[in-house]
Amino acid sequence: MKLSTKGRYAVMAMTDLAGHADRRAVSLAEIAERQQLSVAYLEQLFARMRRRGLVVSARGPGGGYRLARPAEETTIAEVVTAVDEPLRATRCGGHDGAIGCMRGGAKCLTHDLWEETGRQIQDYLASVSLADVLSGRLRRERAVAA
Amino acid sequence: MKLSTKGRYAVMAMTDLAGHADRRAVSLAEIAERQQLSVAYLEQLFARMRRRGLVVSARGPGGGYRLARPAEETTIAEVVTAVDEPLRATRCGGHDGAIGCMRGGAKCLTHDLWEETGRQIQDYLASVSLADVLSGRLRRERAVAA
DNA sequence: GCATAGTTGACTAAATTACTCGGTCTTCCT
DNA sequence: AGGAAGACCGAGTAATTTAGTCAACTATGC
Repeated sequence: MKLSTKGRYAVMAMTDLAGHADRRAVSLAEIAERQQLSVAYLEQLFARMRRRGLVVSARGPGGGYRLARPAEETTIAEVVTAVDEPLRATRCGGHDGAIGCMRGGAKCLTHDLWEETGRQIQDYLASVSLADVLSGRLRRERAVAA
Repeated sequence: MKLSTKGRYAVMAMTDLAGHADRRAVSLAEIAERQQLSVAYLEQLFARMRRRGLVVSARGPGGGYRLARPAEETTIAEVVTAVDEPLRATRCGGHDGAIGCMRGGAKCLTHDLWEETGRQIQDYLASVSLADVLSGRLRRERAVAA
């Protein structure tokens, strides 16, 4: 799982979209204005998210984007992986039984560690929806409150 | 929390060190040979880890490095942050009450999300010791077994 | 048929990463 | 004493990645 500014921008934009989706489509120009991002860059991000089925688009005047699913059902993990596609945590080759980090017969000891770390991040981000971010209702809040 | 190959190499090297620390110091040349890394690069990494007090060094022939504390008490989080120092997850300025991602008065909605995500990774890596990695005893294993 | 707005793909500048090199200082061994 | 092993240090560089731009095209509504 990769965490770049690209992913962050995408989440910012999607959160903005979720917050202003009162039935009509939202243009990139609006989002760019509110979030202080360039329209050209947003185009890139939304192109990928559209392909992944996270948003739907409408062309022409009055067009723009809207969420494909309700904000409660779109997770941060989906948004991040949509724009940061190749989320390889290890460079060992990818799939489980693959060679790569092998050396002298034994699989490198740290392999499992990174794989598990990736899962950990993935799981957390998959547990947070756009609606959660919008309402500031994140996980830890509860645990920390005590 | 940043996860680069640098951090991974550091963990590989430290795990190697932990596994070959039978009382005598281990030279970088040995580690380089076993882990297929360059000595020059390892020097960089160990310099930082020494400053952080994770390892102690001995110069001269027969010299090398050894763990400052037992492998059970050295966490992956410590190793990673030692070599990847600036672990800013948000670019909002850092400390909590800071300005930066503020705009129009309201703090950016995603701020808390990234902060919490960073904590999540940090917590996990802090829960794993070198000894755990060495013995392949990672967290999830148990949970998944069921 | 013109303005709005998404769609595409190639391209570039800047930053970061990973890594090297040359040289120094210590310590041990003979 | 002096030579070799090995840590120590700082500057420097090559390659990758990231972030972001640009120009041209296509669809839609008025």
